[in-house]
Amino acid sequence: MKPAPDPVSPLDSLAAAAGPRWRTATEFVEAALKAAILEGRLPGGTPLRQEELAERLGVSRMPVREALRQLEAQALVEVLPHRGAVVAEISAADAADLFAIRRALEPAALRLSTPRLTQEQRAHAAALIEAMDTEPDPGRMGLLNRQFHMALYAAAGHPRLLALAEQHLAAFDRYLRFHLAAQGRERMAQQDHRAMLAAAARGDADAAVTILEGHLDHAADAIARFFAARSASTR
Amino acid sequence: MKPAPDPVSPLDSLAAAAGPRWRTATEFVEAALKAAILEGRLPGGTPLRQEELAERLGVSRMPVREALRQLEAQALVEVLPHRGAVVAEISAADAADLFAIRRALEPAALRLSTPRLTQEQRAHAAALIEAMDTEPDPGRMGLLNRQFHMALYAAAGHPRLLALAEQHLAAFDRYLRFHLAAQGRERMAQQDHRAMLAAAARGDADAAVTILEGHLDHAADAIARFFAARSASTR
DNA sequence: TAGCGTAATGTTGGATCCAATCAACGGCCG
DNA sequence: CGGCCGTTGATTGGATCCAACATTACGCTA
Repeated sequence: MKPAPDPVSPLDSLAAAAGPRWRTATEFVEAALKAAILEGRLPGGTPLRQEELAERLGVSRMPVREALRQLEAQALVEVLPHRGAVVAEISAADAADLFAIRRALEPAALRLSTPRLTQEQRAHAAALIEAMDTEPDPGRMGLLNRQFHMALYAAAGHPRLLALAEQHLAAFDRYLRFHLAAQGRERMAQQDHRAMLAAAARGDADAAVTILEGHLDHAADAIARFFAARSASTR
Repeated sequence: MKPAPDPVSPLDSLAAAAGPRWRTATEFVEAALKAAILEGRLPGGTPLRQEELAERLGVSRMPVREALRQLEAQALVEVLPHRGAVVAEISAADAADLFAIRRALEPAALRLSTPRLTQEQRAHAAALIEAMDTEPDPGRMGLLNRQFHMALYAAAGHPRLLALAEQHLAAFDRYLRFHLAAQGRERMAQQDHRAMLAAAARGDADAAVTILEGHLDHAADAIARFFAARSASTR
């Protein structure tokens, strides 16, 4: 009855890249959808039909349903009762919202973490900065940036705070392309990264937090200006 | 085969108190479990068997499964693959974690909200302070406290930030009883509330935030001392 | 008797089936 | 000719059924 699904879909590549061994199908579907959304392969507004997703990912509708519920709780998709799920829209307002959250959480995590950072954690962060210097792919760039920030916060304790910070840091990946497009070169971010690590390494939490706040404010500005320019040009 | 379930359960009262009309069974189950956990009727560590919950709430296992997934994303239950769900434990460390998050989010929300508060919102907050003065029930006290705080933040914009703040403010309800037990009288909190509202009403965001931070630090201290005293006495 | 391996049981995860709801289309009436 | 209402199709929500996994208990063996 129904023809084979369109063989070209943002999800096909994902199904192939099933690196880890997933314990449950729900976890697999959640990870696949989350990655596809964060990396921009599923743009905002894309309707997510359960049956189609199930077919493409090779599972039944049920793990899809449960995964959509979890993604809804993470604000990555919007679920309307009896009407289905759509990928959450991105917008200047949402970017500002996200940055307000990051601006609140991450300085707090950094302040808690700085005095407790171990030598290994500092070395790990330094290695991630180096890796970012030579990473051309924006997708991996987002991953490295996320890992670097989380490495600095890792000693904070407070697992829920860290999980929240990581979740919203990951959500920022959806805006990463705009960020890179807005600031011609991301070297400035790397300067911030190095300065932040240096301050944290010498235990100067105040200085590290100040740099981080400037870093976030700068990124927020860049994205806001990018959105403003885009909306001005497209209408 | 199986006898009727134990007629006395923390969930029975919940099923009866189905005030709003739930659009889906999943929403109903989620709200019922969330309220039962936050109000302490389901203590930490309680195993949540899907079939038993389904029977008690008068639905099948499926909405229970979806609700558990959403509660897992909110850190209210822990789900172990193939082993089931248990109510997340409370602890001094978790309370500190929660307060670190509140301490990060709420001052940010208040700072954004203060200059934009409307007359109605201020009046609403004032009314909630009055209501708290005469509320004897701890459960409703938590609700009023939550509503008051959110009323102050309501003008912040940034819906995701507000949703996060509300979620973690609600999670604090699990520790409310300890809080009330720790500080003999909650009048001091009410003083903070009044001072905060006054500062916000005159547009003094710095003062309001300072009071809020002290308010949260004081509450965190009280709970930490309560846990310390309890662990010292019980072992 | 202690330890290990196996089988039985209960619980969750996944698939399929059915019912309820929403959206769109078409017909009817004003 | 336009707007309202009923009907149809598609999609989700819910229920039931089956399979996989984990735990426990039991029995065998050393």
